Amino acid sequence: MSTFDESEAFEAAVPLSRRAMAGRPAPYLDGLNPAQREAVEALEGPVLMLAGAGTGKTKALTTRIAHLLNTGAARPNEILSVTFTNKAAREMKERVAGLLGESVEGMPWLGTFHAICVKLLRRHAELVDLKSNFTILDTDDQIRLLKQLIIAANIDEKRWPPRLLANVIDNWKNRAWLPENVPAAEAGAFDHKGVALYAEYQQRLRTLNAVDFGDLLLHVVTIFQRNDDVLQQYRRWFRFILVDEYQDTNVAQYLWLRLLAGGHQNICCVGDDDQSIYGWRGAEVGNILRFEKDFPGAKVIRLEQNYRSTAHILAAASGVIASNKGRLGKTLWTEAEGGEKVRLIGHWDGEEEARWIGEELEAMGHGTRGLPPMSLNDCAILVRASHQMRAFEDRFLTIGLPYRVVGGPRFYERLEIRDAMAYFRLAVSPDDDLAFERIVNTPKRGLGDKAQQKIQVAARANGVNLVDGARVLLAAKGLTGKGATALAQLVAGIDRWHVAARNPEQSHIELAEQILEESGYTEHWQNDKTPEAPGRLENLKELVKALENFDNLQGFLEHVALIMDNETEDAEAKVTLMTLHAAKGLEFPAVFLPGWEDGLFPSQRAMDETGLKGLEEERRLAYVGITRAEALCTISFAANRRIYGQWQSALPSRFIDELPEEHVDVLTPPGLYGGGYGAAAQPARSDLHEKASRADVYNSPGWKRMQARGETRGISQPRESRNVVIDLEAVSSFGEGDRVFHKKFGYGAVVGVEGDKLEIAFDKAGVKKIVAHFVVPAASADDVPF
DNA sequence: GGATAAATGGTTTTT
DNA sequence: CCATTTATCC
Repeated sequence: MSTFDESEAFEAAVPLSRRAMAGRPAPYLDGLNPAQREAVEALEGPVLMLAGAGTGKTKALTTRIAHLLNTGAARPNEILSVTFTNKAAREMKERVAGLLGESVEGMPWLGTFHAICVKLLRRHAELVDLKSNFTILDTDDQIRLLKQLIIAANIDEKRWPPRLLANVIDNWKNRAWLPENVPAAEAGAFDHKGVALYAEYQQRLRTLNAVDFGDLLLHVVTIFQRNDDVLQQYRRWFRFILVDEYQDTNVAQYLWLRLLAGGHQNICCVGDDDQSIYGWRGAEVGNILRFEKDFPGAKVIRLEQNYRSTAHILAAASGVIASNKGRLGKTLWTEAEGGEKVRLIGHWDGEEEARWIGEELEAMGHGTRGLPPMSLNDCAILVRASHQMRAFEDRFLTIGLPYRVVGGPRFYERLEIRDAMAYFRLAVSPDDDLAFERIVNTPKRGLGDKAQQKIQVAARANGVNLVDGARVLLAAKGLTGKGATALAQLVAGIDRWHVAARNPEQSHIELAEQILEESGYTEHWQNDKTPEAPGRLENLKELVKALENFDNLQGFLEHVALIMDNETEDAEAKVTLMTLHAAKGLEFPAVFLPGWEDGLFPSQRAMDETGLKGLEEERRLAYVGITRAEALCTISFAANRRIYGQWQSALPSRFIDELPEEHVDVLTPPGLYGGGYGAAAQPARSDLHEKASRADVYNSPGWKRMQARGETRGISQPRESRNVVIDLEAVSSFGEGDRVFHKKFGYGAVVGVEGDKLEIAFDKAGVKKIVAHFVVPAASADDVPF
């Protein structure tokens, strides 16, 4: 489904007289530094703005737009301005409006690559054999489609999972390769069947009148390449092009931009090669590195004055990133003086790390380290991988520290929302076969694989959509009993909803409620006893509420992206927990960077898969992390960490060695005080400094010693060995009458033994047969602390 | 077809 | 360890 903003009509040009605006005063220029000003005023020709972290990149970009408009060089509809996220696009719109007052209306061509491509593609769909009302499939639809193809091709979907094929195809699309253009070197992909499946997939999409995210770019590039008249039209139309986050563009986006800028070359790209962290998703740092070759005579402007961070933070970040090769090179500087050094601290294990950060956060409210008191809203914890968040959530829940998680599953990706949306899609367009497949047996209607196959056959034989296929099947009495009744009811429902959806008198909100009610979908979750069910019902209500902002279902479906932006701004101050990737572009007064251990960060997998390239991207991630901090940056690592239930020890991240010592304040691990709860709770500040001054604490010998100590003290042993003992006893010693504990069913008594299977009467969950090793003697379970 | 037990596998994420 | 998928039994 479409997940972004298609609101402004193509023709929504704002009729503004160029001359009327020319010669207006430009007060907005006053607040710029010389480099920013140069970037704003160099309106003609190619410009590359190399904007380091916190150097006022968005300010320069938006001022440039304002300047284009204010001088009369361009009208709002003549500026093509692309971003990667809806959030960035929205922010730019707001800031341009702010600069120019209320006098300029929205810019129709300021948006994400994808949103802009949707508009273009709707206009020229027929040039790539599509109808202009094509559907946009999201990853989930895409994978289900690929799964069908894989099964049809008789490929073992265990060994060759659809998700992998989706990745392969996405990668090819990111490189702008059509099936016939995939290079021979890639022929081995997906068991040598990748290219053929890709071709088949594209064909299938065409039949469905659908596109995936990659197609949006790819189709438009194809249209431009094959229809020069169309390309020329847009070259005339978009007289000025601006690109944000240029380091994140992939090949398809790069081609798209080059085609459009090919005539006038009025293209201004803003980016920071040091913040390229999406290589694994197809982004090519090379695009920014070779800008000057692509656009000869390009003006390269460096924004290097940083307005965000203290000198220490900046120096630490620069020290780390300096190890990367092939940079365009920038030297960030700041007028700010003083400030706290970057703090570095090691911990025994991940739990202690979480405990320590929790205590620091609590202390933050009273003002620490010469800094004014901070609100939790000013603090963020940035992790490499989302699973690292759990330790913090656990800890914060027990001490009652409010936190918010950014990222996580998006609203519109949730199961219940996608189901509900599928119903809405069918109401709007009964041709939407993928939506039909999704909901035909959700809630359960007794229409299993066999029944669904019959529907497919009937539809294909008659060349109609699945809803009509179902109709034919029913008329031919090809289905009997309960299934037939249920299917007839569903088809009748879809017909009814479709009529209602086309009736302008019908309230779409009531219709949505009616659909969820009549389809039995609401009831399905009401009857569900799993703990998630109430939340899902809540989400469905939220979904219906979101409809209020739209005129009809159709409009809503095209705007789904807007729902995902419902970041509820609540009054309570909370610390933010997110991944480093999600943090790009944000800033916080205080930032914690936990988990700096080799293998975790830099991630082992990144290094295994792409070697040095991967390591450098990880290093850029470290750079992004440090530069998010304004006043206080705290890096930490743990010597031991429980990963997948196993205790593992790790060495501090190699990035830690790259931090320039003179900008780092090494805090002694609380464990060295004798450990224990609360050792860090009342840390005497002077004491910390005293220990910190022992230089060897942070150089490798120091860490080695600390680790050695960790081993002799056996920090991780008690828990580990206890678990092993439990398991061994569990297998051998059960008999009738024993009290046992199962992690899912709780306590119970053994009532029978058959080999390694036990029959257990659980206190709460009834009688079950369980393999012995899933169960633990109740007495041992009681022993486990906490 | 559906509930439930067992096995599996496990970065980063936008559109 | 834990969430999700797969296999099995009714």
